[in-house]
Amino acid sequence: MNKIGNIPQTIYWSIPEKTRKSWDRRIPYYVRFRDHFAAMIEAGTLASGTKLPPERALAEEFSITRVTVRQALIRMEAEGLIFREERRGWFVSPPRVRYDPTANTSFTESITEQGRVAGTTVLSQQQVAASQWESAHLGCAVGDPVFFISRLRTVDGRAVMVEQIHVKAARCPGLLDYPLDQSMTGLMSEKFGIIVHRAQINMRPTALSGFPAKALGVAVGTPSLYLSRTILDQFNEVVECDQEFWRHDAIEICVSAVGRPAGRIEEKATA
Amino acid sequence: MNKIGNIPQTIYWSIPEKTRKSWDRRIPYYVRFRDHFAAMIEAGTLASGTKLPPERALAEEFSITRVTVRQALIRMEAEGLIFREERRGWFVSPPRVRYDPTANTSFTESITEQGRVAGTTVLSQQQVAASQWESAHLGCAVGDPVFFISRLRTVDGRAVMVEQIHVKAARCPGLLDYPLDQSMTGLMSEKFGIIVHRAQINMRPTALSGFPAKALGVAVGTPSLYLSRTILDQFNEVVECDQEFWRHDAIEICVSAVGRPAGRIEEKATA
DNA sequence: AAGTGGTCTAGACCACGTG
DNA sequence: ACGTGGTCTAGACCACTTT
Repeated sequence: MNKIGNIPQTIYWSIPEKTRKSWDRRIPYYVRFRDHFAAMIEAGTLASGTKLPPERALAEEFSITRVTVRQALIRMEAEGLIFREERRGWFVSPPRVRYDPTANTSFTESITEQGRVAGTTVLSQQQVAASQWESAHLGCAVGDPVFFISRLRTVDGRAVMVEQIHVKAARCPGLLDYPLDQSMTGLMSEKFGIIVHRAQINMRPTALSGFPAKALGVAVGTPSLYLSRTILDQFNEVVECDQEFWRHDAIEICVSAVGRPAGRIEEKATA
Repeated sequence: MNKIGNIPQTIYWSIPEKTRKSWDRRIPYYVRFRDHFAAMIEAGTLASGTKLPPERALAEEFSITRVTVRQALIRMEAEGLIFREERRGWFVSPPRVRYDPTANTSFTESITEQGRVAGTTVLSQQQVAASQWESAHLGCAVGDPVFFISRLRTVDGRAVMVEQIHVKAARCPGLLDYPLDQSMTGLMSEKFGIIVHRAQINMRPTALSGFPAKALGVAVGTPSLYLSRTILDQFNEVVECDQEFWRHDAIEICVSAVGRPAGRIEEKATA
């Protein structure tokens, strides 16, 4: 046990003081800091979930300033190696969960299959008047009744995603009276006879701010994956629209594509 | 024209000096800096591609230190609002290109359809002995001959992606003698009779380092989207494996899902 | 040669979480 | 109450790009 706690003192590089012009300057401190911990994480020396020592302790241990430590930590966070809980500290990231947004399997089902424990909490549920955004995405008029549901999803107890679900109220009368911590797809099919015919899924890496950051308990500006899903029923009508804000280090998106006739390429080229 | 150049002086908030305990401390400077520029970018006042003033000029203009300016800029980079070219400066990000990794359309084709200009440069092409990674992903023995091709993809002249393509050499004799700046799928189908039967695509947000960062001309640690694609032919054999490193702000992944019989869910649950 | 971004120092105060 | 992370200051030198 050394002065930085649960991290073994296997420092295979040390930083000489004030030799800013020597060889060691070719590799920035924060990169070496990162490499050091990345190696330990890969080797399993630092198990996932392990809390890192306080930033000040790390700074002292490695003879660098706290600013540099934070630069390294934030870079490692961007890589997905570690994550932070707002004002609580830095932790080694658990393995990513695989997630196929095109599959019909539910979140819970998919996580369970991977031997992890899924959890769902309803944050809010209400009927609202369709906003501009909802109008555009649901294909209804501004002001039309819409059910708005917000849920928090966890894996092994860690908050990994918040979602905002927008449903055309007219298609699912009384939806909010059912338990909403289960699969929405299942609910809509069983209670309202709505079959998912097609879904359009868009994803982009971005950063969290405002409500999603608050809900996930992460710092504003934390990298994330934003996923939106538009669901059409058997009549090819939009019935639901989801927005998912994922911790970027929690997820690996896995989709499969099936080959289509080669003719399709020419078809598109001449269109 | 003010002292920070091409940015109109529409500063709707100003930072009082040394009033650290007053109301204004509720919102961090770097967040307000971000909000200020985000508003200008959304409003179109700052056109995409515009170069921001030097960091020092921004710091002086907003009466904050350069460290804080950089914190804001890096956060905006994570969001995808702006991007940087290593040691050249900060620029407003162009709109994302849509990309469907499950479609049979080629990169060039897909970009062109969106009214953008696609470019491809072959960075390297060689025959190598299969590494551990290639062995595992291609399903061949370590040391087997593999064609390794590395390409840089641009949109409107901006480098947005580097890819590394690994192909079983035995399946495509003489592949490297063909021009490699065109669609690999087309080449393999026309010259070697290989039809894409299925592809498995995995994606995860991460950060760039080493070769991909160098190739894209971005700083180490820049957020990115990593995409790997495994392609199986009509005999259900792996013939090719791609790794794509995307600038995270350049892309929006768009896939569509088709509804499957509800029975599939029970089927999986009992598996 | 000058300018700019990349890296880094040595401090500081505040807000929030945990004891 | 204390410790920790979150924010911020006012400088500095270096490496690289641009003039």
